[in-house]
Amino acid sequence: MVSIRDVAKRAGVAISTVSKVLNHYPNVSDETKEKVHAAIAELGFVPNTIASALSSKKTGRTALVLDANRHAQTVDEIPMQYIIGAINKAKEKNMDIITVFFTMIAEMNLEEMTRYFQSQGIEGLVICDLSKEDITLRKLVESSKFKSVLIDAPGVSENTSSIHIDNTKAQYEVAKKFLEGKNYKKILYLSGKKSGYVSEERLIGMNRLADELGLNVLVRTGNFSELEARKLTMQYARSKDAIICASDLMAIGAMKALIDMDIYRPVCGFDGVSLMGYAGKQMHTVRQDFQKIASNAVEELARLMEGGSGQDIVVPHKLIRIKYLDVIS
Amino acid sequence: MVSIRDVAKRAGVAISTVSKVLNHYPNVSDETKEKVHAAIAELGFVPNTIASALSSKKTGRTALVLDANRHAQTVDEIPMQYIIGAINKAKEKNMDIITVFFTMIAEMNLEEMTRYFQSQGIEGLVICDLSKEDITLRKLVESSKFKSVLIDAPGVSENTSSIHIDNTKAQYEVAKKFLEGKNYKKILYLSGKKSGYVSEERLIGMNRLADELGLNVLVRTGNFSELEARKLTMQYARSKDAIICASDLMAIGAMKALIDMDIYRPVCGFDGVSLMGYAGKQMHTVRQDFQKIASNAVEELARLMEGGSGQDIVVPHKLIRIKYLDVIS
DNA sequence: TTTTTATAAGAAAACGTTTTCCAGAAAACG
DNA sequence: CGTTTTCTGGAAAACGTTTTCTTATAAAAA
Repeated sequence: MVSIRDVAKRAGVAISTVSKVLNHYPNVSDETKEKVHAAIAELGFVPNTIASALSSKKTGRTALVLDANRHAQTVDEIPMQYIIGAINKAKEKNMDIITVFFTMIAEMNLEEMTRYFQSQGIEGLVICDLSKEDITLRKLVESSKFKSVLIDAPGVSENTSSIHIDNTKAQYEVAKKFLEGKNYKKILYLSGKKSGYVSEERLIGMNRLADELGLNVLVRTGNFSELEARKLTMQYARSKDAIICASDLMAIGAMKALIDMDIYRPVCGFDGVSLMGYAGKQMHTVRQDFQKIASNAVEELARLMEGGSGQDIVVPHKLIRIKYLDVIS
Repeated sequence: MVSIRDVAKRAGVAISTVSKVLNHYPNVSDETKEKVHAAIAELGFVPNTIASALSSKKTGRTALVLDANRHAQTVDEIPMQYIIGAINKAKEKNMDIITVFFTMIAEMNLEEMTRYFQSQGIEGLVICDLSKEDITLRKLVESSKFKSVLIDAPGVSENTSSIHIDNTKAQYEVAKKFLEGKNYKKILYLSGKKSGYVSEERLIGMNRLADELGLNVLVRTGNFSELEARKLTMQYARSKDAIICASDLMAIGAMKALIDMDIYRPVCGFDGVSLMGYAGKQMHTVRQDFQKIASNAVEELARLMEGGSGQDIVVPHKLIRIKYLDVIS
């Protein structure tokens, strides 16, 4: 392996000089830079990140943390969108990001988790859907041993940023549009996770609209699960005018239940996943650009790691009406 | 940061002794081991992988390589299954795996790619769906600079293993079962990528059956794309008795086309993805356990990196009939 | 001209491990 | 009882960088 030492010899300069060129130090003449770059090209030198990390005590390594339970539902395309967005941005910025799935995050212990990240040399985290129950992970984030960006969870501090859409507003808006011009009064609202931040926010949006329009809303927790939503729909839909769901996956569950019950009720979704197109229905929903969100999260993490301090980032959402053709063409 | 040096001091032994304990060297007495372990526990010592990698010249880092173009279709759940399988196995084995997406693999240059992996300290690769056109990546694999495991591509050597189902047999079997007891003679076969190994193998299976049953098979390349399959079905299905597809995604495309054309033709798929359930149809297909395949691939890579030599691994497939309920319950 | 300041480049220690080599003690052997 | 072998543990070099400190030179100020 050709090292910085070989480059130095070839260029006729000191090792430290080569290092300075590599790291864009100011005090090095253009002439020397030239020589060094020539030598690097001639020898095909590739800097050794390992040695660099050891010496500088900075690895620049980061992790994308996902809740493995979310993937029990193989059709959930959101995690993949997060992964694609994060990894591509990381590659673009020459960052080093590994993807980690945790199961039972809620029950994990702090020592273990810290040890895992530390031994991997991880310095920054992008955490997806941290829930209220994940106290250990929350502690880790607050321990100030790592820089973190939370997708869809609050927690801004010196070392932590937060990135999300305005869930309250989005739920309010999509439900309003969905109900526009109709006279639906009795609503079944299928909420997400009990301890999820986004679920709470969306529920607030729903309640706000209910107050405004004088709706009668029955709230049930569907855990973002298609199956749960299906059961709850079976149980409650008959006496309702319409069903509003905190996720598209639950909306699909609701629709399937309605087909099985052989009754019609309009359904409103949330997320704008393309799977929806395969159910062959039309539906109001909120489109989130998950790839973009993850990509922004990585960029924000880079900023934090360069010394910036945490901030709350709200990304825009869109109201759409998903159609069969969205996917096909 | 507490180092091996601190542990040595605390335990009253030499640094090298601690290292030996850490790496399970034989020549160290139980008594000493005990002392060292005690010191490690007391100090909460975490070995520094960076330093270890530098010193031993072994990073143990690996990469999962995916073709980004495949993910243009957000509903394709297969890449995610690969990722989950690979990452979880890596965590279990305490391996270090990063996920990398490449676009335009076919046009990449060798220097660049080698440099990328080398600077990241990557020593092993799991490569998904290497196609015949990806000559650079193929060269990289054969360069013997890395150990590799190829999912769904041939190429066994000292440094390379291959893992896949028996595609020829699977296509033969599923088509046979699909046609069993029917009198379909004129078949439209939608093949995958022109330069894809699996596509070729599946086509061989199809042709074998065609010879055996005296079928009249029209082969068209659908590129594993739903949209392409839809177009081809529109174009050719009317004069055929049945459609056999080299992937479920294409099968869905075909089904949608048939609905649009308002004609009925039975369709046979391949892959067994759960998305199929959302199309609300029944269909013969081949179920592959993609998570398991990726998980095995990582295990195999570990074996290669420990000095084992390459081998060809064939994993079993299942013939199934996907139903609506497969997904719902 | 002399002194001060600014600039460029080099020397060397440090980062936290691994690993080779060596020394000493204990065990085995004749 | 002397000699060889085996077993433990320690010393120190090495891995490829970064970074601090120092020195030499050139430019600026006195």
